[in-house]
Amino acid sequence: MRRSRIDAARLGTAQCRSCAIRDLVLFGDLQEGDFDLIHLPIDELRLAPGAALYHAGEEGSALFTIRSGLVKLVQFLPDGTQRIVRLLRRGAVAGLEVMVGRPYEHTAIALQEVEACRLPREVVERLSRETPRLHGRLMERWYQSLHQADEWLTELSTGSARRRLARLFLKLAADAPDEPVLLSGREDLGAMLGIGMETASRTVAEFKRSRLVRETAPNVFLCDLPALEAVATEG
Amino acid sequence: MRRSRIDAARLGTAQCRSCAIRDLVLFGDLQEGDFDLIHLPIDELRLAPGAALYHAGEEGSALFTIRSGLVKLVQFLPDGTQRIVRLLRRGAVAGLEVMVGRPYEHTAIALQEVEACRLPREVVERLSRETPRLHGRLMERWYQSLHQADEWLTELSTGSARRRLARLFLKLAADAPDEPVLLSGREDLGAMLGIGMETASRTVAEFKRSRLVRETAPNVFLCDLPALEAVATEG
DNA sequence: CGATCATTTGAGTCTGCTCAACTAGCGTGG
DNA sequence: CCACGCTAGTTGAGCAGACTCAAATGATCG
Repeated sequence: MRRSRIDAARLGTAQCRSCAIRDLVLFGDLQEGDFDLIHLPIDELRLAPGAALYHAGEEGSALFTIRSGLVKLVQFLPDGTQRIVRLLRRGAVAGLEVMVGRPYEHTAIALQEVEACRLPREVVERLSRETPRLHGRLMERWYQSLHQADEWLTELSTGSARRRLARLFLKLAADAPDEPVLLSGREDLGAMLGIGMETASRTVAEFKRSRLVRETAPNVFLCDLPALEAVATEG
Repeated sequence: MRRSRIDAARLGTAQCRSCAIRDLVLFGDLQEGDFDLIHLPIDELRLAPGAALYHAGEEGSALFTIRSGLVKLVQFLPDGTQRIVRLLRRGAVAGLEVMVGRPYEHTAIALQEVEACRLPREVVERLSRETPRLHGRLMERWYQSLHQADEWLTELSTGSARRRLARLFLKLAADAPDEPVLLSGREDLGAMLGIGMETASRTVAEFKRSRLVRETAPNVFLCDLPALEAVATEG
């Protein structure tokens, strides 16, 4: 409970037809005629770090496609602590649960500068009814979420803090091995790995001493991937 | 790796129209005409405890609806240990990933006597294309799996062993508060809660001493739900 | 420059892990 | 029928990793 809600700036109606990352997103393989079925505006949003896309428990009326940046899905436990259950990156979809009439399950918070598209539920429903292509893509997104959830449990919530942290770095570095990994503070780090934030801090410090990572600026890490791989599997 | 595969007995082709638990299952709200679209046999299976519905990595050609009993979804970690990522009960669907062309993610093993229906992927695909009702039901199942995955992480993989165990009992007792809870051994218990089997054993023993549960027969437990509730939240 | 927040570091405690021994139940084969 | 071996579970002892509480340091922003 450390940050107040910062409302997203609404940028304007997105041009899906000419979307730059069209092959990644939910509407990726719509065809010309399909776009005519979009009868409500699809807004493009930009969120500052710390801003929320939506909050747990809200009756949702839209899904979101992440265009760039990183979003955390947070679940608040009865005792007040919080746990990060998933991270969403470019191409991922947030809020699928509104498609089955449920309120949002988590609170979705930007960890970095985030660009996202807001897809009104009705638009997705209609398209999903009319075109089997979108229907398939939707299931694909459900699958990805579920797959990530299972991975999160087995890789980031199992084993020693060292192992978990190594696996997190590997996961974040995976699709851009040469880019530095951007994190958002030791508190979040702990909430992702299911460890205390002091332990997170100590473990990161130890990784820096062992030259497994190098923190070039606060929360910006250069990783020695092979070495991390070794830590993730053995010790 | 402690049990060899025991093949399920194939009982025969199911009669979906007259299914006893039709309101629970995937095909719950099909209508008369829809059944004509089923062009491949739907078999009904019965599995003994320890038998596998399918194995991780297999190219799947079918989904399964659980009619009765309890099934564990197991993920094997690189280091050989295993983790149970979900439990499936009456009405749940296993193997949704085949709907997006993926091999099975987990190994599905019966913990008790299990009855299940085998739904060929092609049948579900065809129905899902043709009837929006099934399409909705299918998304409902994805949602349930994802929801359970998130719960599993936040409730059964967070906090002390005492808390986790209490929450597991509560979860298993939830939909039949007066029935005893059936488990399948301390090893599995540990694999569900992400703790060692010795710790599982000790914690169960301690619950018995504190009269939180009573083990009327091996792996059959009567639970004091309010008391467990207290343990789950506070201590 | 002071206030606030994030991070680091320290010390002590406790939970859970590991290794190991021991018990109980059960089926098999002598 | 009993001895044996196998498996599952229990229990103990010692150790180590992670938690908690607390204090110190560092960074940022009015």
